[in-house]
Amino acid sequence: MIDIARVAGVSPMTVSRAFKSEGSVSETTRAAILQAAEDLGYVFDSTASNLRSQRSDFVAVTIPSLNNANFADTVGGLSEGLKARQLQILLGYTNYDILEEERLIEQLLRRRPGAIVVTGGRHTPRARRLLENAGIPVIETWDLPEAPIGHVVGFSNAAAVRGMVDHFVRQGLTRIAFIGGDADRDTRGSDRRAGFVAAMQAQGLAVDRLIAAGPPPISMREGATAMGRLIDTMPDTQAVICVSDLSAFGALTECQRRGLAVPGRYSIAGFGDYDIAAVAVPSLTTINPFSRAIGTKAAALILDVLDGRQDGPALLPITPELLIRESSR
Amino acid sequence: MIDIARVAGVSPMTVSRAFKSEGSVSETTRAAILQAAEDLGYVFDSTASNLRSQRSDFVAVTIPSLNNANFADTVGGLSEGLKARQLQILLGYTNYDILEEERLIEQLLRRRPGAIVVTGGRHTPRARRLLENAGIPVIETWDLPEAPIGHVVGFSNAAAVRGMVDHFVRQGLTRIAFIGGDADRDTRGSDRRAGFVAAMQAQGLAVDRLIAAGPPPISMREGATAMGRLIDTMPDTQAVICVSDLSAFGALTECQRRGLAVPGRYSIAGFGDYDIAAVAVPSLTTINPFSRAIGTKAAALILDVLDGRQDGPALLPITPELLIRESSR
DNA sequence: AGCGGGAATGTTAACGTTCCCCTACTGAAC
DNA sequence: GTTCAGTAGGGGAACGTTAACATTCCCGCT
Repeated sequence: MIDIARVAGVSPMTVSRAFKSEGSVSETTRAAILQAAEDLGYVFDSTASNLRSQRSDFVAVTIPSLNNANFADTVGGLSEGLKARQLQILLGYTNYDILEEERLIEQLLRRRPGAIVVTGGRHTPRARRLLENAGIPVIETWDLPEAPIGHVVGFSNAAAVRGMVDHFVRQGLTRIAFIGGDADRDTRGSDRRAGFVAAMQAQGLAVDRLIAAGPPPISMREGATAMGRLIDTMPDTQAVICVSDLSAFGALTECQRRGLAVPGRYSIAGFGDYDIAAVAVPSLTTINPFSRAIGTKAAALILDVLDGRQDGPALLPITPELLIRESSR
Repeated sequence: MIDIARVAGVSPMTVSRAFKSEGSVSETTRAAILQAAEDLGYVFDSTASNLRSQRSDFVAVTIPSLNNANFADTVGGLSEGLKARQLQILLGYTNYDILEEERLIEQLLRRRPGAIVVTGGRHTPRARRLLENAGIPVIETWDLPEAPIGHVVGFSNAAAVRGMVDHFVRQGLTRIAFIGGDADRDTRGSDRRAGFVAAMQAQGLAVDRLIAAGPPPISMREGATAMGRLIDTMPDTQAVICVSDLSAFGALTECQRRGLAVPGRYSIAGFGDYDIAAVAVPSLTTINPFSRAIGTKAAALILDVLDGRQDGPALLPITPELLIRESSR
């Protein structure tokens, strides 16, 4: 900036003002400054700016996995909502591990973000403390935590699955299995499984068809393997709810390989409304969690808090939508 | 740090050393300092550290889309390779738009990253200039640019598709179509299409079955739509190469909905070796671009450059692998 | 006792911005 | 002619850390 100031014949302070598009710089001066900057190949230094102004244009975000369309959609929504303000997303992934999340949160807070968005509502005590003391807006997503740290944008994974169980029961199906959600690490997955168990019990049905699919992320292949085990051990199963659409699609392919009709012999449902659920033949019954809306709502909330339009902690509920498709008709 | 220094009875400089795990701090002092820091709820300020030391622990990365398993794998590989060094990834996505890429690159360079990894080898002149003058290692990936800016980790998209065309020709198929790659914006997609055209001409075959799939990202649904158009207009087509596995799977589902055998009536191939290609029934012939290896190689290269083990610009070629599966047998 | 050397720690200034408080000038109102 | 408000711009210090250099201390050796 000192170099630019020299070339443009002004003080460094004026150069700074020109870049911040503050008022009190005349248009001619500003133009001269921006031209000089371009000529000199100057690139603004956000590091120094953030240090001096004690505020940053970062928003930190933690997600379990990069390679998951649902979370990617949430980040996409966030990114879109924050772009207008020139807020940049600092993304980290936890690999479905709350210990890794703790490390990651500390790393991210070192950058002094202006806000932090985390996936899920379960954290290590230390991570919780870090978030509480960070002095910035904290938003928990994809869950409805019992004791929120700050703001919440999410839904009850358990309640969403209950709706799916009720759907099958209305169709007269009673021997219903659940694939996945066995790993503690995936808290949303195990919440879905717990919701399945509770819903089955509420309907007075036997909960004897829980199939493990291993540690997250649960892929299509693991869904197929789990479905194979289910068919081998409990062939009289009528319907299968999978922890995600990916495993549901895997389960579907296993049926196709064995020549078992879906629907007909087995009804299958997933979770997440991934692209594949709509395109698969048969299309997959699923639950749309409005992943992108979670991101856009979180972004809007961040702007509201930063601008002082939002005072106390906000609770923005999402209502997942049951999508009945060919695989359960 | 001043507060911690007071509590621990040392100077701020010693506190700084304790956090940098430099040698010359006695173990007792270090323990006292870390304890004091924990008690005070101190979180290290990377912003100030980066400003003063004039180096950062950021690596900037641009990818076309968050929601693409191939690029997510590359980022995953990068992330894994850089984690040991505490290097954090600063991710931005360009939405397949080189103008957006230019804006993004400038934004990212403002953070003074230690290196930058970009997807693709085609950039706006200004973006190119920014990268050349950034004074940090630049790595172009997923492509083999004619005039690389710095380092390259990639492969020729055109050459990879040539291998696929040759595979079909060896099977005696001659009426081969290509779906996608019509949008300039997706440079890798259009390179694949150009490779298809060149390979067909080299084989002396007619290039009269190019089906547009619209602007990227090309989804499963668009693959299905394009396949529908192909079947309607040129039903005597024998084989279809799609710009990615997602569109290939979409094409497959369109055949299934119409009761047309794959393989048999139509052979189908994709690109990218996405999970779905292996799991689909029939499994999809595809090309494995070793997405994750691109990331791990780029990460290793960055460390080599930063440590002075790599002098000139490196060219690390990737050799994509043709995977013949059920959809083309 | 005196000296050399290495490990542990301290002091000062600086990284590139921006906050805060000023000054100079212009033009309009009285 | 004086006052006053408003606009454009400047000067100096400070954000929290660390590079560079300086100092202290302890130990072993002659």
